Amino acid sequence: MPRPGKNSYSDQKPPYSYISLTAMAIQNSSDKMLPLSDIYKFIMDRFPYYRENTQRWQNSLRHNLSFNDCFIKIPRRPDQPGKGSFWALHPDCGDMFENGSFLRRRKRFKVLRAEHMACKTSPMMHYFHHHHHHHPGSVGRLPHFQSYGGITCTQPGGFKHPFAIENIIGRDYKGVVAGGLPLTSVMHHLGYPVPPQLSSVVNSMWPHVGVLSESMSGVPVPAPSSEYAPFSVSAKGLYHSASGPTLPAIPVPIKPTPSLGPMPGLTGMQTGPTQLCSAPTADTIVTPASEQIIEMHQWRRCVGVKN
DNA sequence: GAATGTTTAGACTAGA
DNA sequence: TCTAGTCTAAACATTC
Repeated sequence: MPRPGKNSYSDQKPPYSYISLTAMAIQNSSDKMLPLSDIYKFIMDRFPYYRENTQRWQNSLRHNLSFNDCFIKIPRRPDQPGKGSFWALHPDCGDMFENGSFLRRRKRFKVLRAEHMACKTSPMMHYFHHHHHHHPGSVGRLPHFQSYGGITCTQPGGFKHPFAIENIIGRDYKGVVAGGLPLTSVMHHLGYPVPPQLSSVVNSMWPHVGVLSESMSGVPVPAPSSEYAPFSVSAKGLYHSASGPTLPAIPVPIKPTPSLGPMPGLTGMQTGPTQLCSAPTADTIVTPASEQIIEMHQWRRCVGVKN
């Protein structure tokens, strides 16, 4: 099997399903979300095979985006005019692939219907729903993100998103919250101000990630190393170097914790609907950051701020 | 009108 | 063989 280097596939059909290709494109983007046109572009740039018969595969790709719950549609903000929505990976879609095969998943990713409305609309709100189910007493105080080596926690289970850069390029990739979305990017996308103290922390801890642009944060950001340039993802990470050039390296994902159970440090949480509408305060901004994002998100919803 | 998004249907294929 | 995942095609609705 050929290596998926930048131009290595020539006209061969790549050994990846449309789901894989789409996930790669999304995961490879700085914001972990892409409009449809950019997903097309990513695939055509990387795989010459898809420069032909565009109607056919693009139709299939759109079908996959709509049909598969592992993809989340994120509406554009009013100040981001353009056609179509952004597409991101569902936070919980990590356990899809098996044995390194991108052609076939072990099982189709499905979200519970009760969650579906929320998570298809917003991965952030999905987290609220998801974790609220697991922590009925935690209304208002949002859960720790256990997934994806999030900024708020490290996790014993070690689940990593199969398309996370961490998996793809085999290096630590932190500063990421729900669905592999970079914390600060999500905040930026949702229209929240990115606190300089948070952005500087993220950028100092994970400069190679390059998720936070200077324009977003006001804080100078080192340019990402060329080693992390977009296509090095596929070239470096899709195949094990140790096991030879034939085996994709990403998957064999570690299963996400099925039931998160009580989280240490979640005692004494405030409950009740009033907490949902409490505005974020300045002193909360540097506490577990992903929680604060969602709290802000909820607060914005409560006060009628539309995204 | 073109791009985007949703839905349905049928064929094919790999794994159980 | 059966089941489930994937691919392809098509029709239609929505949005820009």
